[in-house]
Amino acid sequence: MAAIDGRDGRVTAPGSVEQPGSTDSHIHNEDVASAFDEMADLLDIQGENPFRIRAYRRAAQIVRGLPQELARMHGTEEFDALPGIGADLARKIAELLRTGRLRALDKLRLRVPQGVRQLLKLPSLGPVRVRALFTALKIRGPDDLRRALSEGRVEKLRGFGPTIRAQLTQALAETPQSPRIPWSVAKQYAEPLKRFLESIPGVSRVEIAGSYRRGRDTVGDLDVLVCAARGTPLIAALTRYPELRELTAGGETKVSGKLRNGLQVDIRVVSSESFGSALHYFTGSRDHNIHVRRRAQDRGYKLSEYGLFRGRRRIAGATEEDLFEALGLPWIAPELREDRGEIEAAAGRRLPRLIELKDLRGDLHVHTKASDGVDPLKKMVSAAQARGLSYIAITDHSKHVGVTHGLDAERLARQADEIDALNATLKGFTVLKGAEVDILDDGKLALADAVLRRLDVVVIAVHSQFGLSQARQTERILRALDRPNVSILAHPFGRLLGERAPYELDFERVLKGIRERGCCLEINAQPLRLDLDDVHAKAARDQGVLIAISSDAHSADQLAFLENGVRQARRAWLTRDDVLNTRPLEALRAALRRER
DNA sequence: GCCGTTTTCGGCCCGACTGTTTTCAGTCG
Repeated sequence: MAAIDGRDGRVTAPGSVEQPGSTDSHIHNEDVASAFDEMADLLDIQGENPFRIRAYRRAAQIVRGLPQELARMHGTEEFDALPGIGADLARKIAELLRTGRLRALDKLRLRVPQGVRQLLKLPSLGPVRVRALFTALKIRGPDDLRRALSEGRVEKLRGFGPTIRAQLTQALAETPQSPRIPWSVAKQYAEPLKRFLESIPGVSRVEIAGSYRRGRDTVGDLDVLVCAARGTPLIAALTRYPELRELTAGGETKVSGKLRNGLQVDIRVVSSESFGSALHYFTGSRDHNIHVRRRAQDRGYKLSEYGLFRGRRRIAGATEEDLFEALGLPWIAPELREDRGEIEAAAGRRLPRLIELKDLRGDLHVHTKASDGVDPLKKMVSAAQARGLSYIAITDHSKHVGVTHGLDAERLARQADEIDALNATLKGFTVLKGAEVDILDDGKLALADAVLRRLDVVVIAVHSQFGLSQARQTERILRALDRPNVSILAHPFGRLLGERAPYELDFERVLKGIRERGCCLEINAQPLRLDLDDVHAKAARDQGVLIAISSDAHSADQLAFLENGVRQARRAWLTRDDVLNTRPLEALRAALRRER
């Protein structure tokens, strides 16, 4: 996801800034995280101390999850208190913020060519095999590897049997993944760009439209709408925007360019009387627009980005509201504009009242440092209180997944005691006892029914064996759902945006199974998960299955991820009533109680 | 490289799985 561009030693994550000689480096959290990830990869390929490597990876993860910019945090107590960032990494962050580069990384890059790192992304290739390819065969990237494979040189290497060679050949033949970036990454570039444009004299309004405004999980480019007085020197101003790599087109009303990370930016300048129709037009989606335009045509209008016209007379277009109204429709939330029935629903006054962040009363999937989180129970609780929630479920991992330092029955019981004691001291807030229990290969759970009985919320999830056939994966999950006490199936597809495809699942059957058993599905709000996706979440809603919007927070700051989940839920047409954790505590408990 | 009401040094997560082996290394989560 995060690309490092060029070999000039500067650190540039997607869309970041390079400003040679500048003291104001505009380094984003993602830049720092990418630099640490690259450090980890390069150290890994060199066979360095695994704990040192892990420290870099952990730091990257922590930085990536921060809700505010390091540049603003640096020097504060909050910064000093960041877990996983010790004296050395704090120094490195300071160096990055100050200079935009990291000397330690520069040194490593001299020893390992850029392409070698890319090899780590291929299946079955970890640091050891990559090192073997690099040192024994002088393979410096995917192209070298492709050649070596076809020439039969790889088979001489230890650890590269026929299966792995076939896997590699296939992976190298596949087209590179689409350049869409996760919404949360796009936000890091969209919001500063918006602020920059707003600061230009003569500009009265700026909106980021497109799939960003629709809240899609990934964003392909930024469509920006600028309302400005005639003659505003927009292009001149833009050439001073440090994040812009190049301008590819620049006219009176349209400016296109690319950011440092290659992200395409299209800026349109419109007048205020056209702003609404332009906003609608550039928000899309394309299918939605076609449908609305057809509706306009049926009524004898012509709809374009400049407005709604009858003949040459403008009927509407200053705002989206008046545009919709002129077409006999209530305003449709951008998240719904996919032509998935929203226009018909609007015409019939059947649009859902979409859920909002403030509707959430709790979070039902939260980790602590007891497993793989970074913050202790009490800190998670006070953070949840500060967010105005009235309950959270502590759902640390069960023991099965090694990396998560999961809890066995004994530790889980101790945690439950701790929670009982804590609850006795809390007013107006409740900590629910829970666990994220692994679904084993055969559909059994990693904790016994008797152990789960004491819990308020049992979240179950697949963390292994992603490659099972659809039939076996589905059976496995259905079998797990048969266990009593199970409440929620977490991240049902196991996807990671840009990294891992969803596993094969007969969703219809899972949905039916969930409904029959009185269980719920999760929208996991981690920015790279967003799983369920909008389509499947809507399907669940349509079947009357309750959805939990869960942060899956691994630190106190990550409770903020709930916002991602709400955005996804809105795209799935979810109302407050469709979501489990909008319920007050007693209603929640009732909803969790399963008929058996 | 981080971290500490057991430690400022010596720990740091580890089991499952897969493919490649001839008893196990590497990857994955």
